[in-house]
Amino acid sequence: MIELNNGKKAPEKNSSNGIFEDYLNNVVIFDNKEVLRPTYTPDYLPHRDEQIQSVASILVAALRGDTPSNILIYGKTGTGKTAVVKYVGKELEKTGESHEMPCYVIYMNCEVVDTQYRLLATLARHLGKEVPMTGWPTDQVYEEFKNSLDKEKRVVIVVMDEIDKLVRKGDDVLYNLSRINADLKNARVSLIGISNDLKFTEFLDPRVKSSLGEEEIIFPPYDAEQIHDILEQRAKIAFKQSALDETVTRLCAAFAAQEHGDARRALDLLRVSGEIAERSKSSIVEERHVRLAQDKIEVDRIVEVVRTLPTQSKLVLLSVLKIKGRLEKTGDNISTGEVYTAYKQMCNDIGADILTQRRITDLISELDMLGIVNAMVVSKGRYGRTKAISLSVPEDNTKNVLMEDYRLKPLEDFIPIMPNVAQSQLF
DNA sequence: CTTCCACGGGAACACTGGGGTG
DNA sequence: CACCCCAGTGTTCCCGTGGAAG
Repeated sequence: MIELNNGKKAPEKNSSNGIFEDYLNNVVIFDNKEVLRPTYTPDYLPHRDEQIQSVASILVAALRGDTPSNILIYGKTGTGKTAVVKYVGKELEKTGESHEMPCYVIYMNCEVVDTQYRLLATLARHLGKEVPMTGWPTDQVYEEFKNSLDKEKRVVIVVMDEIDKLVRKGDDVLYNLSRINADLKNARVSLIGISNDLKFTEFLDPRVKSSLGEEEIIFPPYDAEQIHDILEQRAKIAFKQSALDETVTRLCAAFAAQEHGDARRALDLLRVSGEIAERSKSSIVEERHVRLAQDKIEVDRIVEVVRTLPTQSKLVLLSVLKIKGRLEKTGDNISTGEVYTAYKQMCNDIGADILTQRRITDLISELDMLGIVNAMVVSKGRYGRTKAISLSVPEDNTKNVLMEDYRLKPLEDFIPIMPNVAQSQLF
């Protein structure tokens, strides 16, 4: 322990047991909380046998030394796509070892690895190549990867999770990867793309589209019954015996089923419910905890999103809030022009750079995507076209989070000047 | 039919953080 | 060391366009 106050002895007025003892003596609800986290891959995936079989039946070609067809996997979030692919991949590598047919599965999340360069660099690094984070020309990285890949006879399965995120930034990599086999003498590559977006192939180069989608597998959402099974299976490991009220898993499943059958959400809900119960010193998780958890998850999400917004976006959001404050009675939607004038004033006040209106349009659209505001383009006839913006998160809450940012602090009491409104109200 | 305001696509640019070469 | 190359990102500039009120 580090002594912080110059040798002066800290007064021991906290309970004689120390601050943690109290908590340790609390009723424990969890046995193993890890199994409720999204990162955990269980050994058995209920209600996904069919999909596992499909993937396996395609990948089995690898064990015979052939190149498996490329696969595209579709399905909404939390339908077990990633879990299934990882599971089958693990099995494939294991079986490959015992059959002396080396198979490697390289898993990548394209939300993180979202550019050509980074994708190729990650692949090369998986093969033990040193590639700098930046600096090289892309084709050099490609060559590196190709050469080290081709050194021995093997089949490499490249899994690209959230592949739709990658496609938006140009599909050159996918084109190159899908043709790489023509350049290889020993090794073989096959691709698995995982997408949340059913329509993402529309933006794809037709050549890539046909090669990538040789096989397509669709993961339907779970229904409430199936989610319930999943929860039961994990809850058995996660919770102490009889710590769960019978209705709890049912309720979690029902909530998640409403949201397009997202199992990940259901597990989150169950875990947070447990945590809330634990904190409120209840020995069992009850229905009310689930309802509390439902709210908490949503609030946490928003707070986190708003907090991590770039300053410029925060300014835009604050403009919306400020104008909303002034329009309270009318409850009108806000237009881009209004936001932009308020935004400019605030930038001046705190000495921030002023971005162009074009850029602000984009920032507003981003806020819309994040679900913080709602922006709809409307045509107001003679008075032109604009976005009708309204807030879709609690006002006070959001404001507090924004004010945590020291750069925005001086704007706490800022009042936007709105010529059209102010004048008509004054006279 | 005109008019108006901002939407939103696309090109161009600036800047960053990292190469490699002479 | 100076210098130029490269990918990636955020931004500005330019501009054609939508669509209902007037």
